[in-house]
Amino acid sequence: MSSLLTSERLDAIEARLQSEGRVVAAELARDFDTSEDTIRRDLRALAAAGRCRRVYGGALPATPSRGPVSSRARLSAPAKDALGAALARLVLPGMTVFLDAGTTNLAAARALAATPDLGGATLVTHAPAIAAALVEARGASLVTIGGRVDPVIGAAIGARAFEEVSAIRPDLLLLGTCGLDPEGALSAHSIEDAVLKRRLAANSGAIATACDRGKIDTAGPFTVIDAATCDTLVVEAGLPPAIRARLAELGPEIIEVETGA
Amino acid sequence: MSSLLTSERLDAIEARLQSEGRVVAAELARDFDTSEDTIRRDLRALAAAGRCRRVYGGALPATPSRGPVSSRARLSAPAKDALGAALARLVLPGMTVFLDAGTTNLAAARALAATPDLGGATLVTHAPAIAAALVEARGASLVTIGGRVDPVIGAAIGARAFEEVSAIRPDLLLLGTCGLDPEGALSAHSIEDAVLKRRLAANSGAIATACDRGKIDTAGPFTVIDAATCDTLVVEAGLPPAIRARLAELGPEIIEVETGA
DNA sequence: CAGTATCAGGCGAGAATGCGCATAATCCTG
DNA sequence: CAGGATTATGCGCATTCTCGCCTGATACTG
Repeated sequence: MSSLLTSERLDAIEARLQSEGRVVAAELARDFDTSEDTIRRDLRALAAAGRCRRVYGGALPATPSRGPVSSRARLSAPAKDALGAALARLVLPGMTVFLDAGTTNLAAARALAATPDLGGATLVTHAPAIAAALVEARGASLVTIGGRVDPVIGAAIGARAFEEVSAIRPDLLLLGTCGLDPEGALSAHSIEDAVLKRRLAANSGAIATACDRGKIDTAGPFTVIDAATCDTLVVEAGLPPAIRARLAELGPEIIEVETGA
Repeated sequence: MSSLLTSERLDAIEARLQSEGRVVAAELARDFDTSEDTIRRDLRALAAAGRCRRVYGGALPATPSRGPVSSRARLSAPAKDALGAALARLVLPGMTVFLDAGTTNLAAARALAATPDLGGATLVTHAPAIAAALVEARGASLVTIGGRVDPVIGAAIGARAFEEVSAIRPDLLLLGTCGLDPEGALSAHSIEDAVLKRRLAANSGAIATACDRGKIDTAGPFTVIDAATCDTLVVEAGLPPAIRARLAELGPEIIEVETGA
């Protein structure tokens, strides 16, 4: 067992936190073959750097956006609902629409489920929570993409899902994203997720994505596509003029939504 | 065996509060395998933080009009929960388990999601609602089966799902059923569903199914398999002796569950 | 109004924690 | 390259936290 450098161990702990949604101090001490004191120091350091949230007995992901989906669901609900409703209005009768994972798209799915008649649209998704919401949708057929489900992303990813996704050519893709950086690139937290999103984007007739305030000028480690590739960008109304102007230059149609904030 | 961290339990209680609209202290104590005192302390803490409203015997959501939770049909919950919990106890570490569609299996999925550690089990399902619940499951990997989702059954059926299901050999199948007729045959409402169930049954190492009172001595139009093929039959305690005796003759192990009815 | 279920607070055991200190490893500088 | 400075680590100890149990008070039920 090769002993890890301290910063390596910190990275490993953070990675584990992301993949499992939680870490327990005692388990880490055992797995890294070190004392619990060292682990506690690590966790304190990570917490001080904002890379995790310290709790008694271990640690949890710092920002809910990196934790398991359940803990994110209740965050900033009004804004998400408004953005989701705007995305749902892009769905026209007869369309085939792919709903990517993410809480904003979950809000879109709820809005779709509340629509009286979707006019024979076909809705496709690889996210169980979104599929569960869309089962209620009226006047639409629902297709799910199977595969190994990543608990952090809350959707099927990996080879199996990639294969299935590759066979679909949606008219519209509602793309989930974890960040829109200043250069206009959309990014994801996981490589598997990014690869899947890229394939989806390549196969789709049109692409729409929604960015709440917190996602603008942030980036995950893996780039998906350039925002210029999108056709529609849904954002909250009342953004700073500088950012608003920069988004306008990217190319997509900008839809501003009043979130009441 | 890792148990839940305190703050995780608080989150889990709150999540359950959101999805089910209420929580009962005694049930939480049972599901989290802790004392009621601890649960009561948790509920007090949540209430103090404004995250729930404390009531005698349990708690209610803090915000009563919490949006689109309409999808949660709170039907004959106690019996379903008890049957579901009994099914969940059949899942042992390392197993590959297929969860068929149905409200009883959804209850089983919730019970599995509340289990602290499933010990590396692999959970497979074609029902979006069940998959959504299982995303929260700890210590297990989740695989979904994709395909066209039938809104009545609430699961992927048809050729695509059949093809995917055919490639899986679960150790245990939690079979959903819509009726157990007097001759001991399990049945389904749809031919597609029945075909899928038969294939699942043929591929599975063991089969378990739960029947509440309302399902005994009823039958759907399509026969799935004979109940004698099952290994475990979970029923409510307190059935009429005649029926109880007839079930005993079918062959499967009978597990009686106290539903408090 | 009696009986039962639930509740809040206190108590104590055990685990987790933070801190100071000693030691070993590593870095850095002359 | 040598020696001091910095850093990482492990250990002991006092403190804090959690949790199950107990007791008396309070809320539901019939």
